[in-house]
Amino acid sequence: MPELPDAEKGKVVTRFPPEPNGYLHIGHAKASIVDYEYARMYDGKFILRFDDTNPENAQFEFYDVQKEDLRWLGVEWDKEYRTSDNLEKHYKLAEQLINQGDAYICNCSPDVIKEGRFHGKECCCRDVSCGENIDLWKDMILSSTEGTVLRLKGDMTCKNTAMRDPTLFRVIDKPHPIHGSRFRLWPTYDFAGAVEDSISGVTHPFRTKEYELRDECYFRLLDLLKLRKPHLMEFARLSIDGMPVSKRKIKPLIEQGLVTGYDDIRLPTLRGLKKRGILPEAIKQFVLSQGISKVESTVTFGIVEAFNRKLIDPTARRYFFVKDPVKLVVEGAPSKEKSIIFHPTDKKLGSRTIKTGKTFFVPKADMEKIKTGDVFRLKDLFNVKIKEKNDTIFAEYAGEELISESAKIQWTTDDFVKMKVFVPHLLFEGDKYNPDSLETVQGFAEKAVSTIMTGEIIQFERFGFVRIENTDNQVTGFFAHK
RNA sequence: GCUCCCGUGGUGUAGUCCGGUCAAUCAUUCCAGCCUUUCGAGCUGGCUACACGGGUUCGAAUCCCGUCGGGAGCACCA
Repeated sequence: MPELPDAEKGKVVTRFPPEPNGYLHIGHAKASIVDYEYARMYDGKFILRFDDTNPENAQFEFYDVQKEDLRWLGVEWDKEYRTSDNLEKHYKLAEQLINQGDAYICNCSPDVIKEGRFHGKECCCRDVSCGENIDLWKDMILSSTEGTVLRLKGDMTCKNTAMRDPTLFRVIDKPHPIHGSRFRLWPTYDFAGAVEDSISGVTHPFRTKEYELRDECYFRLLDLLKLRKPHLMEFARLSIDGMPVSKRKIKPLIEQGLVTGYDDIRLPTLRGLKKRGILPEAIKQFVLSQGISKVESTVTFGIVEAFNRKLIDPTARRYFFVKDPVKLVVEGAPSKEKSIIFHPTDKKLGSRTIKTGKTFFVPKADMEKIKTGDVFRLKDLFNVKIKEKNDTIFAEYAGEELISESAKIQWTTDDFVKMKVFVPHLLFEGDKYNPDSLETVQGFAEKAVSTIMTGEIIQFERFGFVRIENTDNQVTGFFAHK
């Protein structure tokens, strides 16, 4: 990561400010990892701040859910707090603004405000005196009539529309998950974000590029409040080809039943990625490889897969899984108790023993390519020569000698476990939902697969890496990648 | 419509602030070869890029202007 401007060892403070309203996704991972890594790089501090200033959005369960997600990612915070706990401070600062004549109460309807902004016209609420505004403000805190807002006295003719008297506070008469009905007046993002970054000591806050126009407002507010100004920075939002990386796009998919939930393996949510067998370390490497530039780009998920593959390949045990199994009977096959190692290079990963007889199952797709008379090898076992191809394939034993150019095909005996593997594909092709995005592959796995612990990531040879979910005699796999 | 941001190989990124050492990084993809009892991993080699036009300068990916292309904002959501 590039150096931070005006950064001193031991003095950098960063922050990750999620709104507790959903599960974290890879976009959050990018933000939190960048914040966290910069804090570490400079021996600084990293703050987790819940931006829960909208009781309509904040939900009790998600404070903990998001912390769990972050812990899984390996992000550790030095301090944690909620913006909502500082509400009274925000009220004081707002009052200061009103007293200085820099903010005013506005009773206009949202439509009128919008109109005024669009045409650069001030409204009559702007001319009310400070004294009157203070009275109105106090009323607003106590009796909170919905529809009344506090606005910054900005510049209604400013080219930057974010400066045309943005709303600073508004009434939301809904119970808050933490504070119940104690407050009804809540700061907007513009106010709360700037104030919190400053008073919590953050030196280098990051946000995504779409907030760029708000920088001016951010600094204006801090100027007027005579608060310290952090070194605000923006980077491009992460986008992945065929995957929705935002709460806005993910939520409707769940509501419409187009995905199975927040942990659907087609989704780039942290829970989805975990279920699929993507390691937190792979997410971290991926995110850091993207950097913090402002260039908008669409990455293929293949990059994440590549990082993940490098991480899991050395430790993933190899097993046999036969997709669309076809029965193979081998005449003259010697009965064996064959010990087969779990990993081609790392012997420490051990081995399993498989008892073989004359009956095997092999993948249909492989058998379609093989003709009568051909010789192939049951991988790690022996060679076999095809005699007759029907629904069942008949073959004869063809020796132990390794023939380098013959195909090596995975197999199971008749002592197998039935299993289902869910294979994720791109959720979207262009803008269109892909109805075939979740493929179910059925097949037989060797018996040992039934004893694998839930959560272990293995490789089915010639098939791909799979995370196993093993519950109550039901063996399921989630395909990570090739 | 207005405003702002962005534009380096097939993809993604480093380099742009402070012009020369940058035809130039790293990763991934693809292709070829080696290795391998997996279509996995590893190893070797290869392809291909500074959006376009003009200006400033001895010299521009880097600074300025314009064109084109992409994205975002114009909320009482963060």
